[in-house]
Formats: sequence, C-alpha cells, structure tokens
Amino acid sequence: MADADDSTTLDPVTPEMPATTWAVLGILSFGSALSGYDIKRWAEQSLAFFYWAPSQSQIYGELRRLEQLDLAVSRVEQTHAAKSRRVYEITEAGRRSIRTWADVIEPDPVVLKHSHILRVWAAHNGDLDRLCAQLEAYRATALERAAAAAAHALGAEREEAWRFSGIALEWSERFYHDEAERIGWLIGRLREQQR
Amino acid sequence: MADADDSTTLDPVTPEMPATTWAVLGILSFGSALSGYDIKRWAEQSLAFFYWAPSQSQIYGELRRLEQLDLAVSRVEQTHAAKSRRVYEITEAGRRSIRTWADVIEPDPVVLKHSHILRVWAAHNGDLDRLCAQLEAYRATALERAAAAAAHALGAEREEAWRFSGIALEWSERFYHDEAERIGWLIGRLREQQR
DNA sequence: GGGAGCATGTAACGGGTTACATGATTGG
DNA sequence: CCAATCATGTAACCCGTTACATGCTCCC
Repeated sequence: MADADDSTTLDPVTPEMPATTWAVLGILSFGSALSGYDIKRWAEQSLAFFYWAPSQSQIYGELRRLEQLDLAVSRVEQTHAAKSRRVYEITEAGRRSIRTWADVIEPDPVVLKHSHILRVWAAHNGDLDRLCAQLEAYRATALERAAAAAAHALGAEREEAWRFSGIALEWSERFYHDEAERIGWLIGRLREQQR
Repeated sequence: MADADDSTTLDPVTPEMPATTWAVLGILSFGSALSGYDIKRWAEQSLAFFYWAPSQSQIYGELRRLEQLDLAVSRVEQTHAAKSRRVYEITEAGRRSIRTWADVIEPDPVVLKHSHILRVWAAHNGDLDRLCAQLEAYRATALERAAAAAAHALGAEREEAWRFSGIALEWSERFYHDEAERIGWLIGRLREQQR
C-alpha cells in the first residue's frame, strides 16, 4: 500500500537466512493463510520436484522464526469445538524482504548428490549386472516423477497466481524426462564396456 | 587374497556409514596410497561433478574413522627433512566392505537443490529481466562445467583402472550439457509469458 | 623475502533429520 | 471402534561447514 510499487523499493535490512526459510516464506508469498501442515503438503507437491521437502518439525521452527522477524503473522483458527490450528500469513515486511531476495541475493550453488552415478564411478568394486538393474529401477522412478510433475504443472497453470510455479514444474517434467533418457544411455554405455 | 574372488563373499558386518565415508573409501579403492590433501583434489576433479566436494577438515575425520574400523591403514611418509605426510591405503576388509556397499546397500535418494528453479517458482515476487539475466549466467557456468567434465573424462579413460570413473564423467558432461539446454528453453518460456 | 601451494588439524556452530509425544476428527 | 489423517510440537543427534591455527617448501 501507500505508493510502494516501484521495484527499487528494496528492503535494506533483509536478514541473512538459509534458503529453507526463504522457501517457506515463498510458499506464503502466494497469498493464502496456511498452517504448518498445509505448507508441508505444498512443499511435497511443488518444491520437492526441484528443491527438497523439509521435515515437518523444521517447518514449525521456520514459521516461528518468520513471525519473530515480522515477516509473517499468525492467528489461531477454531476449526471445531476442541480443535484449532494456527495459520500464517505473509506481512508487508515479508513481501519487501522476499522481493529483495528474488532480485539481489545471489542464488546458492546448485546441489546435486547423485548416489547412482557415485555407484557407477566406483563400479569396479561391484557387479555390473546388479548395477544395471538398480539403474533400470531408478530410470522407472524418474519417469514416474516426470509424469507427476506434469500433472501438477497442469493444475498450476490454470490459476494466474501459480503461473511461475507451473513453469517450474514444467521444467521439472523435462528434467526427469531427460534424466531417464540419460540413464538409458548410461546403461547402454556400461553394457558395451562389459563385452 | 587366499581364494576370495567369488562375488558372493559379501561382508556381513559392513557398518552403516554416511555416503560421504563410502565416497572417501571409494577414492582409496582405486588403489593408490593417498594423503587427505590428495583426496581433496581427487574429489574436486571427479566426485564434485555428480556428487559433492567435501571440506578439507571433514576428509581427515573420515580417514581417521576408516582407519579405526580397519577399512584403511595409514603410514607416515617422510617427504623431506622436516616434513612428512600421512598416506592411507584401503585394506582387504575395506575391499570387502565396499563390495557389499556397491552390491547390496540401497542407494540414497538423489538430492537436487536447484536454487535457480526455486527463484523461477517464486518469480512473481521479483523482476523477470533480472531473473533471466541470472539464468543466462547460470547457463554459461553449466556449459563450462560440461567442458571441464569432458576434459577429465578424456584423461580418465586412458587408464584401465579409471574406466568407470571416466563413464561417470561422460555422464556428467551430458548432464551439464542438457542442463544448459533446459535453461535455454526456460528463458524462452519466461520471455513468452512476459508478452 | 614473500607468496602460492602443501599439509594437517581443532573448535564452534547450525541446519536438518529422526524419533518421540500427544491428542482430536473423520470415515469405514 | 479402529485406522488414517489432521495438527503441533520437543529432544537428541549428527553431518558438514566455516573460521582459525600452524608450519613447511618451492619458486620467483
């Protein structure tokens, strides 16, 4: 509100926080009031494809942190007679912070820990057939993930607010699809060594 | 030695260890006697492309752990008058353990933490042009990594012992090449949203 | 002489996980 | 009524990092 739509209005006092915290704030930045439980599920259906899925217990901690920094506010919703849940919403300060994050904070280096390629790298210690079978199984899961990402992407693109998260999911679909193809190539490459 | 070449001779008492420890043992499994310092550089030139590069300080800890478990032995090499270095070698027990690891221990789930896609996912909070510029820069580094992996792969494939690690590096080259292409696609996709 | 690389470690910290504890609601 | 799911948290633990400390050797 109050004349703030200039993109140079970047918050000068955005705290240094781990990417995890930004990710949780990012989920809130879509606008809904969400409980820790909701956030966990959102994370599993989008973040998990290209980032990671935080554990339940951590999310509650992050939410408390965000509230302490005034980047989010919470209130208790009475859902039933003897049952309640605490929902969180992003604040104006939170919006300013996340804009600073998006525009001026350097992205962390991309982390890839590919345990299957680690296995290939050390394949002289084990049995090649067993390794290829493991790779084949992994290839199948990659294809499943591609399909899951595609399904979620369709859901996201329907709503204007989820446009970009939909694009991230399209990227994920391509990623897992390419991954499956690369594993196919790898299996062929290993078999040709075997002869 | 002594009649052990049957692949069913799997060590029944292989300890549960984090993948990092296996990776260090894996480096030793190539046969050379190496110092912590050597291992760090090996890791940077191969492991780092598809797994990760452990910090200096951690490697020394892992080596001590391996020696305590009798999976490796160390001796002090006198390199100069007043200078020495401790080199580690894999033991027979270490070979048995790593074979068990390679063949029967389930690979950890693949970890991907893609900070740039996280940015895309939350792009409604920031400036699209800035984001595309960041992506373009990342695309360039991906291409550089592809080239670096290719160079190391060439070096590895010359020696018989490094055959599989060479294949892992070929995989890495493809990975970073595909990654660059996907980022190219992504930039196009974002630009088309912009209009 | 001085800087880059070789070489080995310690201490403190923190991010993130698993396991555990608790209890209400919903649906078969 | 029992299992699954909703819902929120605490405690312990450990992997891995950064920062720091130390000192040698090689080469310009």
